[in-house]
Amino acid sequence: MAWDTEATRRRLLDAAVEEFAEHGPAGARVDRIARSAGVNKERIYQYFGDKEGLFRAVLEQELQRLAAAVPLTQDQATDLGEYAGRLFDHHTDHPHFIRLLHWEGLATGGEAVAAAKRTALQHEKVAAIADAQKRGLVTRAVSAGQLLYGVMALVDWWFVAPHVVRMTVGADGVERTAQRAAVVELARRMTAP
Amino acid sequence: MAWDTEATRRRLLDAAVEEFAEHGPAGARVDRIARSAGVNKERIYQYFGDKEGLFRAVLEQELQRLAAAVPLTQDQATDLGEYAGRLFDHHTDHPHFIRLLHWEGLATGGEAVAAAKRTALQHEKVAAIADAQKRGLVTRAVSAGQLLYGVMALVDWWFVAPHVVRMTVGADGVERTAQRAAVVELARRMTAP
DNA sequence: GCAAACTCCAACCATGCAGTTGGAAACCTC
DNA sequence: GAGGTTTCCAACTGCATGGTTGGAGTTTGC
Repeated sequence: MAWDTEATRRRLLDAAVEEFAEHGPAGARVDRIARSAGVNKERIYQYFGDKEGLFRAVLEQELQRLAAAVPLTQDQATDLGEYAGRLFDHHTDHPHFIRLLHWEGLATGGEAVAAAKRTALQHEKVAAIADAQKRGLVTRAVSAGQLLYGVMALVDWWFVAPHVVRMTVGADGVERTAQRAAVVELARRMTAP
Repeated sequence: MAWDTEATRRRLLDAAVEEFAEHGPAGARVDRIARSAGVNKERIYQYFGDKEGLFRAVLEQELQRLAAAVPLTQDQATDLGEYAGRLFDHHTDHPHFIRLLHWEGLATGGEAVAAAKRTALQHEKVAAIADAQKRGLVTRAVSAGQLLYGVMALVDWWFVAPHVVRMTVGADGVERTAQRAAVVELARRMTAP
């Protein structure tokens, strides 16, 4: 049979995204990833070094996808409610990412994956918000960084603590569109000038 | 030597709180808990059934502590910024709880620990906020449940995604008092009538 | 003061798991 | 098309880990 190294690599990565998002770095099983990818697990070690290397590769890929899909330009920074909505939609459509992000936050004490790049990206967003503040379109009651924090917290927590959401808002309030509207509204109230 | 079964039980529980908060249900090691407690690990299985049972016991204890330490009465529900501050302070002083809570959220797909009791407790808080809404002291732009969600998200995320905070707000913005003030302010803006 | 019941431990057990190895099949080069 | 290189796999290794066992010390009930 012909070979397609890029395909096997991608199949491993796809399976790993699923597995790590579901079980986290500690709970994930290398055998399960290989089996679900239909590839021998030895390949993982050739391509990614070890389990942790695979996790890093997975996270890096998903970070890149998010950055591409949900930008925050200077213009967009004037309506952070809308940004919250876009973020919410992306997480709804690609539910793996925030879970991976929070596994990373809880599990790893050390350096974050691709820390420098991510920091730069965040700083760009903060700068965009700061500009909107300067233009008087966003509140100056708290710093731009804190505002970005607030929006992310509001959106992300929904996906990270679904059990608390269920117990607080109730099973019916769990409806996506209602929660999306609430998150957007809260973000707007938080950031209005 | 004399026996003190309650003490050994508590020592196990204390060690388990530490271990589970740090490593999560999957990453925690039973041997490590026993060793750190200075107790034979067989005791764990007598007292708590298995690893998962121990995790549930740990979480239940910490939930109870939080509920006792940070209540939300009808009077207190009129100033949700102040509630956010108290919550923040408790998490700062007892950093295990939110980590445990989020390990639970990420790891377990099934039923939450002590779900009925927790649901009832949350509903009480929601009712208190709804009352404050009725009195016109808190916004009615979103439901009481969503408001409580918003406050919790704002406070908790700080502890759950510290790496994102670092990359967003910067190492200096990470200072506790500054972040506390920002969280309180954001909660107030979010919930003001 | 003795027998039954309980607490505790050291050592053990079985299995699950990350990571390796040896070699077979496909590909590349000349 | 031979020789070397690369991709891939089945089978293996060794250790870490959750859970168990047999028995020794301690308490309780009578």
